Amino acid sequence: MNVPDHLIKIGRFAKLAGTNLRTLRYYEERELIVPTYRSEGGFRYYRPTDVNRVRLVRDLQDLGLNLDKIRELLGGRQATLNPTEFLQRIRAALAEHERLIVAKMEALETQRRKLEQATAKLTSCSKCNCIPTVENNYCEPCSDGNSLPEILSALF
Amino acid sequence: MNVPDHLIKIGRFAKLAGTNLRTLRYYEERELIVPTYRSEGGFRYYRPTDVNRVRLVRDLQDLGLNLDKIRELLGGRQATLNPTEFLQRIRAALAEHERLIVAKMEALETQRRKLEQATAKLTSCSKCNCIPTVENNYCEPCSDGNSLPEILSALF
DNA sequence: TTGCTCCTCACGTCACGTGAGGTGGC
DNA sequence: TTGCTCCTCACGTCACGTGAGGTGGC
Repeated sequence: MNVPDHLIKIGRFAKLAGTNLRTLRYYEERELIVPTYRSEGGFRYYRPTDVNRVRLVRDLQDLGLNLDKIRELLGGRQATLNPTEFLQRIRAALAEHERLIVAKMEALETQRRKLEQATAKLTSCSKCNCIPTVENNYCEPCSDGNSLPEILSALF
Repeated sequence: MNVPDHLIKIGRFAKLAGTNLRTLRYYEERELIVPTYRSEGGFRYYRPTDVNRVRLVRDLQDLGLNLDKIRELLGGRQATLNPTEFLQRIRAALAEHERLIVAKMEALETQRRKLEQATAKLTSCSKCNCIPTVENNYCEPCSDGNSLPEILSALF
């Protein structure tokens, strides 16, 4: 009755955010995402726009940050700062996020190149009689005299 | 004395692979990377080239796979398969790895675009008197009438 | 022989997963 | 009132972290 009607319950919120109830409750425990309102009966109510905060947390987790680091980066919601300091903090968070993304993309690009080398080499393997076993040291080095591409060395 | 001298102990191996002893022992327990040789005293000895296998496992973990899935993908080392089936299995692993990388890169690209939108919007925020608090619904929507870029909505 | 590396338990931790048993809300 | 959603414990799990106490190897 006195629940602001733009707020939604945890089930619907979780679905919108692409997560589940347990994770949202854990984020609350860790003070990352706190429901806007709690009913008499203890029900959590969220602002729909806060799905963006949930997704940001997940994205930062996927970039390798733990929840302590993430809370540190996002900062408390109620800024006790003046506008200049506040904007400064936001900019710092955005810059750190971008740094992580760029580093990750470079790492993925390197992996993709190694995959290509492995795929190329496999073509010549299909014309070869050898099959990697412990007896031939898993084809390392290859009978052509060169060492294997790194990913093949891992898979053979 | 009877340890093949190209093999190295776990400490040096861990350093080469960029990991630590505990992780390598755990990988062994989960049958992902098994030392080539064990001494009388129980010391583990590894082939230096197996660092590639460790790195591949880590890369796949970072792509979101758990260790069961990774072992499934890599397959046992001693192929009981014929050469054709063996090459087929390797190709499947490479294809799955590539699929994961491409999907991740697209996700990162999307994040990077959202970051740019947030950064652009912040420029106009620095000329604005508002500071997001619960009273103004954390600037959502902005006083210009539009909703905030997603990442700002998460940070405000 | 000394010092450093390595060994095996075994308990702790982070980020949840998964019920059990009970109650709120339209 | 019924059915569905939500609640709080609380124990389990995955992938390690971190000692304790002891031994191997050049």
